[in-house]
Order: sequence, then structure tokens, then C-alpha cells
Amino acid sequence: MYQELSEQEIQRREKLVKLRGIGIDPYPAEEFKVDCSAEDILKNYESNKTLYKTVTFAGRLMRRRMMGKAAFAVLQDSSARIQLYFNRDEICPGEDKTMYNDVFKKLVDLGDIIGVKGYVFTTEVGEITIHVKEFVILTKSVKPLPQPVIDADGKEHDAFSDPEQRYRQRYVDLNVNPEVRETFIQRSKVVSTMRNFLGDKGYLEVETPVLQPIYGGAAARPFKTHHNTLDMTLYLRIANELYLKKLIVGGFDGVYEFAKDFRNEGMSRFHNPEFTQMELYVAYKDYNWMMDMVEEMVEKIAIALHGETKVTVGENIINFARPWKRLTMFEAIEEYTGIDISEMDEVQLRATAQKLDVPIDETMAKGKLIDEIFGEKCEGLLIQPTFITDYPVEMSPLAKKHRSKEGLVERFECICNGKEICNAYSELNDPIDQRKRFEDQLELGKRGDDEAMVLDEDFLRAIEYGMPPTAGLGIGIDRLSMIMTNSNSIQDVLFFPQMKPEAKKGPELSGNEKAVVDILLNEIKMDLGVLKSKLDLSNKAWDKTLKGLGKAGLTKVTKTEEGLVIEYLG
RNA sequence: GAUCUGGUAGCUCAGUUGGUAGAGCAUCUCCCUUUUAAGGAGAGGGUCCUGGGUUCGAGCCCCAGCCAGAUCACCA
Repeated sequence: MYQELSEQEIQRREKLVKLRGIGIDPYPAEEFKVDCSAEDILKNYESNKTLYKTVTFAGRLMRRRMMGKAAFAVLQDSSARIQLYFNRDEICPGEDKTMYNDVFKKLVDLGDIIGVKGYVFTTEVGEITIHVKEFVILTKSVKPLPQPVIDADGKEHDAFSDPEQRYRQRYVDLNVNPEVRETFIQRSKVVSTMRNFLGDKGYLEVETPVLQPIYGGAAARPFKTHHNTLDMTLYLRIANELYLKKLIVGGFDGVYEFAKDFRNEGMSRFHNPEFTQMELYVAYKDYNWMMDMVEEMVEKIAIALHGETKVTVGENIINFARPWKRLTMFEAIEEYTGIDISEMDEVQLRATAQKLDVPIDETMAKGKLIDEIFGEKCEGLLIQPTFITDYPVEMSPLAKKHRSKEGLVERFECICNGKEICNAYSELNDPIDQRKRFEDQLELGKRGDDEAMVLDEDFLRAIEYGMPPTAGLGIGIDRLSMIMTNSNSIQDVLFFPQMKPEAKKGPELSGNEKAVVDILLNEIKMDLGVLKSKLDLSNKAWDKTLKGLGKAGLTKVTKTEEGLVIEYLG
């Protein structure tokens, strides 16, 4: 493939040749046995100096300051950055100073991965440093890494900050922006804390299909794909709820899955087409029990990450200490609008929505109206973790009818920092009621709601055999991670957020250039004047087209006795 | 999908009414030959996102498009 190299990239490739010329393999195969990490040294050296009399360490070269026969450098491994001290006469004790003067000073670049052996000491200015006795190139980097520099005043220069480049080249972002690495380590800790918590309770971690013949368990548009051998349409799951409930029918008491789900909908700083949910189903429990469980689990996560229950998120300090506030949806609306809508009918609700400037339309029924009022007037204002309970039945076709309140279901969401982070029900296990709810959804679908749920006969068959009373939970790992890491965008907690493909670089032919090539493909060689007469181009466009093709190395114009002849080389 | 903002050197960014393309860091060369928090001097490095247009002349103005971010719409 044709590739334009920058000056610096060419120089680095030349260094590869020079290294090989003096017998150094810039990509050695053998294992390099590292025996410590930067974090380990920085943490423990002061208290146990004898341990670090000989260390073997490897990492990426991030900074280098030359001072004649001595030099300082900064090496970064997966844990931290540590300073290195190089002295010419120790690297090269004999007459031959090649390793220092040529290899270290000229052929090693920032971004290269090197291994060092030496001992740890503290410099006169008090920095813990590895005094290097020998070093080896482990990987030559042929592409320059951005070099953010923090000056004496703590001001950052040349930050690698363009979001597009950071997301597309996350490997660069992770190398040069240490806080990015920290965010992802914390995200991993969110997941592992949860996994340990659930595992300790004896629940079974399971895996269920990502490719589903019928998508269910949520209201969303799916991604559609096709299986060739079976010649059938399959969908990428929008949720795994129905499969997990089938496992409860199968006799497991508690099952959970960290699930990548896929929804073919808009993208925003809270939405990525693929995202992660943890769904949990526990038999013989109800949604009250589940609220206690969520509180306990999320509090544990906050403590695991921050050592306390308080987490700073943007302008707010969010405290996950138990117990969290619990409000019914009606109570929340009354609290934030002063209006009690619990006894209202559809007409009254519609009038209330209009009075509150909540945008509504004719198709909205009672449940949807309540949901809209809540979404507009309450959700964004709930900063501290709050359970909102008892939702309208129309919005929740998989939730059990409320034990005492007509028209509501036993459902809760936890709202935190103005956004939903989880959703849970006492699961509907009455197969007759469940079938009716699906049928109601089919009606909505017929009326044009393209997100209405599809009727899943196999799921109905399963609960006809009997599903014990069950509490179910879905918790958004991405959104929880955003809060726990103080990230403003879902893209900051996904290694590789979805992006449009990059524009192709290199010699893309223009329309005119393609037209010329099309003609030349049949002729190979032809008279320039003839070619020009075949194309209806202005002089300026003609000139530009020929220059472009020549530059791309596709055509060559030669002067012959008959005149100018153009030749196709591609 | 809509609106706004942006896209110039490896990175971060300037660029005047439209008149030879700029800085810092990075790179290269040289100096310094030193336990340092950007040492000094010099040099090289450009598809100004793409394609059209206006113009004697476009990084700049106009049109169309691409990519990104923010806000909104959609969306558990």
C-alpha cells in the first residue's frame, strides 16, 4: 500500500537499518525477565533499600535529557513512570563508547521500548531513580508519540487532547495520558467488585446467546444480521432478560451475566451502540430485597474505588452511603412539581403535562404521560442516588403488578447524577398475565411503535411451567463507571467507542483522474492531444488532473517524434 | 436527523482587508560532557480535511461533501 512517511518516520526507519548494521536486533525475540515494576520501586524503595540493589525493568521511553556523558530519562511501564540515570562510562566501561554515544544518544527515540538492568538510588534532588548499568532495545518505535510536557509551573503543554484522535488511537491516549489508564483500571475494578460480591452470595455467572432469533427483554430497535447455513434472520441482543429468566425456570436460584447489549439507536455522550449491562435474577426475592442488594453492592464499589462512599462527579459530591432515598414515582413528581397526580385520569394528566410545559403528543396514554412528566421534571434533578419505585403498568410489560396499588407495577430505577443507572422488577411470573401484556405490546406495535416488544412463545412456554417469584435487575456498567470515574462521556469509559471510519488517506483519485485512467486502461499509450479531446475539461482542470496522476505515479508523459504521448503505468 | 463550533508541521496552536505558511515542544546537526524538573545555537519538516467556484492571486470568501465535539431530537 502506498504510504506517505513524515520526515521523522523516515529517520526512524533509517535508525532500524543502522541498528541492524551494528548487530542489534530492534525487535528481539527472546524473553526479557522483568523483576519489578515502577510502582513497586517508587512505593517500597525508601523502606527497603536492600531489595533494589539489582533490578531488571522494562518500559516505554517517555522523556530524555542529555547532559554530555550523563543523561536522565523517564521510562513508563504499566504501573507508573520512573526516572533512569545513564552514565556513559558505566554503560560503556571499555574504550568502545558505541552503546552510549550512538545507540542510546542517537538510535534510541522517545517511544521506544527498552529494558534496563541497574540499581535504585535517590538523586541529589530526591528523586527515586534507576541507575542503569546496561540497557537493551526491546522494540523500536517507528512512529513518533505525541509528547505532552508539564513545565515547572505545572502547566501542561502539547496535551494529546483532540477527542477524535484520542478515541481512534486509544493506544496512544493510554500511553501519553496516564489518567486515561487510571479510568479503565477503575472500570475494571467496578466489574470485579460486582463479580466478587455476587459470587460470594453464591449466584452463578452464566452466558446466554448474543445472537437471538427473537429480540426481547427491552424496548429498543435491534441490529439485524443473517445466518447463512440456517438461512435465517438473527438479531444482536438488546437485553438478555428472557434467557436469564428461563434459567430461573430451570432451577437456578440466582444467575447473573455481564452482557454486551446492542441497540440500533442514536448516539450521545450517554449512548453507544454497544454497551454493557449486568443483569441479575434471584428466585424467591422481590424488588424491595433488590433495592437493599443494589445499595449494598454500589456502596461497596464506591469504597473499593475511592476508599469512601463519597464520589466527586463534576460539580457534585455523590454519597453512596446506605440507605438511599426511596420515593414512589408519584411522590417524586409531587416533590418536584407540587402536584399530586396519583388520582388523575388521562385527561387530567394531559392538562397537567401542558401546564408544566412537558412536551406531549396525542398518542401518549396514561402511563407514558406520567413517565414524560417524571422524565422532564424530576429525573435530571436527582443527583444523590435515589430509588424511584412503582411505575405505570403500561411501560413495564415484564414487571409484576403491584401487590396493593392498582395500575402500577413493582419496579424501581435508581437515578443518580440525573441519569438512570439501574432498573429492576419483581418479575412477572403469571403466564396468563404475561401473554396479555405481550399482546398489548403487539397492539402498540401495530399502532406504529417500532420499539414495542415482540411476543416470545418460548419464553411464555417457560414461565407456563412455573417461574418462582423472582427479583430481577439490570445495571448499566458504562453509566455506573462514568459516575465512579467522574467521566463526562460514555466514550471515556469505553476503550474503543464507536466511530465512523476514518477517511482514507493516500492518493484517492478525483473524478477527472478516474476518467483519464478509464480511457488509458484500454489504450495503455495514447497521444496527449487525442486524450484531451476525449475529455471535456477546462484548461485548469486538465492541468490539475494530469499533474495529479503524474504525482501519484500512474501516468508518464514522454515527448516523441509524433508529439506528446501519455503512458499508463498503474 | 437538526443546529452550532472546529479540522493548518509528529503534538498543541497562531495566522491581520484575500498578497511568499508561522510559533513552542518533538526531530536532525552542532555546542555543553554536567545528578537533571523545557541547557544553548542552527537546520529540516506542510495535500492548510476533500472537491468545486469566485479572483490576477484563496489557509482566509462562496457552494457541496467528509470527520469530530457540544447542544437538541431520538433513546430505559
